[in-house]
Amino acid sequence: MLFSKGCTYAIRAALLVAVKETREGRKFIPIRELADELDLSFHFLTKILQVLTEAEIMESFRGPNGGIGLAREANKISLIQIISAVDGMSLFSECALGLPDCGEAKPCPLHQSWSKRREELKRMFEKTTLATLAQDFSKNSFRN
Amino acid sequence: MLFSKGCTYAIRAALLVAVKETREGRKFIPIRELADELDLSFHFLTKILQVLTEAEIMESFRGPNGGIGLAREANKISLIQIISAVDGMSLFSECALGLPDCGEAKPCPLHQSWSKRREELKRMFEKTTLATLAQDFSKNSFRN
DNA sequence: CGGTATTAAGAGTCTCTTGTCTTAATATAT
DNA sequence: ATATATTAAGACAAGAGACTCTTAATACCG
Ligand code: SF4
Ligand code: SF4
Repeated sequence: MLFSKGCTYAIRAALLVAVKETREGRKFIPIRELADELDLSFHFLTKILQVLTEAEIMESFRGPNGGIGLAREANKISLIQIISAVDGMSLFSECALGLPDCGEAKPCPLHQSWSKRREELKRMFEKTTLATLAQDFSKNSFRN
Repeated sequence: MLFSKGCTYAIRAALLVAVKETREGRKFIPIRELADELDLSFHFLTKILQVLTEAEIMESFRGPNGGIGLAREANKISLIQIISAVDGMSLFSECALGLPDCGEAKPCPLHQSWSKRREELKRMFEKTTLATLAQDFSKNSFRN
């Protein structure tokens, strides 16, 4: 799997928040509501979203009418920011084969091709924002 | 991580076998020898290589002068065959975001870009064979 | 035949990821 | 103040992946 479960959950939840914020004009969405609609464990999702608030991608508010919201506009939050916060960036720097002692200095025949594709993937996640995804994601695309 | 540990070990071991076969003209290489040179657990490597022999990518022979060897020429064994045998092909068919209910029929803005890169990656591993890699891999590139 | 080298098979262990549960902290409303 | 809604934090449990160990099967050699 390319990303951890937590990472894909984080992306789905952030996307739902983006959709709900614009569609319903609310500032904070309770995590329980997100978990219900995404059919995910509330507690697990809570923990993952704590990582996003820690990374200042989202912000949270406790108490009644509290919940979680985007820390900035949806078009300022790229997928790479979420991926980086949850899974780290090693996917985009490590080798697919995990070999040591090699790399730029002593590349195998795969190296150029691999690092190019890795870079393309990275750029794809950099330029895709929550706004990009939210624009045509209908509500029932979220459930498992 | 893109691949499981077992998968990268399988690739390294198969590559070492390819190198040793051509360089030293031996037909079977003992797994112990591979494990030592790659600094991997003998028993674990044994189990992984069993998957490759099961998949008819390698063939094994027991007893003295036994070991493991490629089941066909190194240029007939592509990385995708090894990857498919050990980790399966789900990486190349599943979505990066793991969303359901979507795909070709109802693609998100990521879909086209993602499936294109996924396809390129797959083609890269299809056309890269053990022979491709073996041609310029020096012996000390194998260790961790 | 008996000893040794080697892979095959499978049970067992350790560790990391994923998920659950409980308690604490904070905010609101009455 | 007290009750309630909500996130924060952390202990705990279940599962999967990674690794270890033991025993069996097979092949060779003397
Ligand atoms: S040279 Fe090959 S094995 Fe080494 S890091 Fe590059 S792609 Fe990976
Ligand atoms: S439409 Fe988007 S989320 Fe769905 S499978 Fe394609 S890339 Fe993944």
